[in-house]
Amino acid sequence: MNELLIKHGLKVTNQRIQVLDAINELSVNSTIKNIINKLNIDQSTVYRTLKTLEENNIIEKNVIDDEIIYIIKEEHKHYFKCIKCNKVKELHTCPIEISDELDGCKILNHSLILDGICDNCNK
Amino acid sequence: MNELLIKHGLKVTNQRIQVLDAINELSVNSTIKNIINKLNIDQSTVYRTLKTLEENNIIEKNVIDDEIIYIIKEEHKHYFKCIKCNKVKELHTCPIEISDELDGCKILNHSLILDGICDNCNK
DNA sequence: ATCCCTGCAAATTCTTTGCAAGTTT
DNA sequence: AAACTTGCAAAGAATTTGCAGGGAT
Repeated sequence: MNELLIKHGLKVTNQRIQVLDAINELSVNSTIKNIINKLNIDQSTVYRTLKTLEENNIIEKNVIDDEIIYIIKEEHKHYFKCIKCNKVKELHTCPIEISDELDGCKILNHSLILDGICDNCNK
Repeated sequence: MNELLIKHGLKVTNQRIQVLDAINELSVNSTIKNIINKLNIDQSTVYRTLKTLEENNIIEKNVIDDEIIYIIKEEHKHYFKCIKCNKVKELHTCPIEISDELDGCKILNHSLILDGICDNCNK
């Protein structure tokens, strides 16, 4: 995680590394509440750290199951949410292909969330 | 908008219609703040209305430009955000095709946000 | 040595709740 | 008439801020 911080010109501090690690480990459950609870860091530092990381485009918010979570942008993850059991899965392969141009706009990145019925509920 | 409410078994009140209309009109700027400011409705009513609409799957949260906005689910809109000028465009055509099954999961819906460089900044 | 980051406590802002009155079906 | 919704005011949670001390480069 250090390289991520260095690359963006941010100081490498213990707290920042911890926050990034927590986001990674919590995966689809990386709400602010969960991040704060998981770590032994002052709340205001967590808020400030998230803001800094977000402003530097290292992380971004995402809405999963009507909740706001944080994800690390580089990881390029996608999610599937079952509307029956409400479970959320992380997809490790990107299921779509997008042309890199659209209406004259160059597409660099995308964020995708799928909804549907999971294999378990589908039986 | 009335049919939307009726379809979900909710009472059709003036306040609910106003909130739905506001979400539509504000488009990518439909943050809670903007919805409250736009309307002459008590804040707590707006909060309660958004919650009710969300629980009934009529609207959902989305993150655009690090801000949380609401969108009407039925409209199935997608967004493009320029990382240079930060402008957000609403796309009226869906640029992707997804197979309706994935790992045994039935895909019913998807939410997509694109990032890149817009036609203007691309010159 | 400088500049940035953190923890603490307090201030501010955002969101939820109880209740009486008003609406919808 | 019954059941639900709204506005108001007040309570409760979440987020931000100032400042002094600590840490990174």
